[in-house]
Amino acid sequence: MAPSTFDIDRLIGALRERGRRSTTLKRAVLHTFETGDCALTAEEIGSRIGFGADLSALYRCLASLEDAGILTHVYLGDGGRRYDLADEFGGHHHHLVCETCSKITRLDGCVLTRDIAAEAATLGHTVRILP
Amino acid sequence: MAPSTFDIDRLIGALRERGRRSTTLKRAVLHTFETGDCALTAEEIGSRIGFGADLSALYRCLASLEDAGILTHVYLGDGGRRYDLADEFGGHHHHLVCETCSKITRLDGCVLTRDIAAEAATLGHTVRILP
DNA sequence: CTGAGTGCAAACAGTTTGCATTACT
DNA sequence: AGTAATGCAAACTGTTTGCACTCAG
Repeated sequence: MAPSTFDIDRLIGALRERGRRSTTLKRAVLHTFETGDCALTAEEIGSRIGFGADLSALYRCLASLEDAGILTHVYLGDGGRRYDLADEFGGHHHHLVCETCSKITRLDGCVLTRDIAAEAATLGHTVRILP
Repeated sequence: MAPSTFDIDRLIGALRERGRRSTTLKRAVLHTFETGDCALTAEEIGSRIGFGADLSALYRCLASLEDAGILTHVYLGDGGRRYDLADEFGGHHHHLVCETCSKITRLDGCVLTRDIAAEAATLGHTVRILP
């Protein structure tokens, strides 16, 4: 499970604080991460939700949650966008993808030797996440 | 420029050794990396090539070069697949993507604290590259 | 000469957009 | 009540596939 224990109320609180509405779809999406699973595609989230959530609505919902800083997304080499709880809520982590079976394993903590953000700054650029 | 100096003949040699044919399109694609630029999309490669290379042929060409171990690809957070010379030919490196201007900067050498391959092995998985 | 490679057209998958409707606050 | 969010249909983008033709070995 995630380092910071999953707390749906905290997520919904954050949602409201950030001027978003708490809807059935959003709550369902957030519940999807309750298991501690990470890096889910829109399609995976949709099918876990169960009730036939429309994908376009789901994408907009995910975008809204991302925009509010509750979710982030990563690309893990299969070209598909995958969603995760933002560090603040799910803990900072990276992903290991098996080359043969594609299984995604969560690597808690940081995995970088260099302070990339600092390195970027000297170049006049900014970085937020490097998953 | 890349750590291992760009050498088109070496690339073409490797191509032949690996049972692939040296065609106009393949040579043009390889020349694209001569400048030391990295992480190019198919579209970028196509437009640098100049003569109106058909994208589907280009994708097949890139796949063949990848298959032969001459190129690899990475996904850098915009969802698009980007091609690079394989480590053997272009040197091991990672990429820094500016959050605001999207500029890609090459980070030579490795950037990982942990021996992810070993870590993966203990889990029964394999990793080849983590760009 | 033979098959790998190419070009073209059409299919596909994932994501986005426009618009009318619903439902949080 | 007013507006963010949803559902549906249609558009778009990047990538893949089928098939006939070409060219490297």
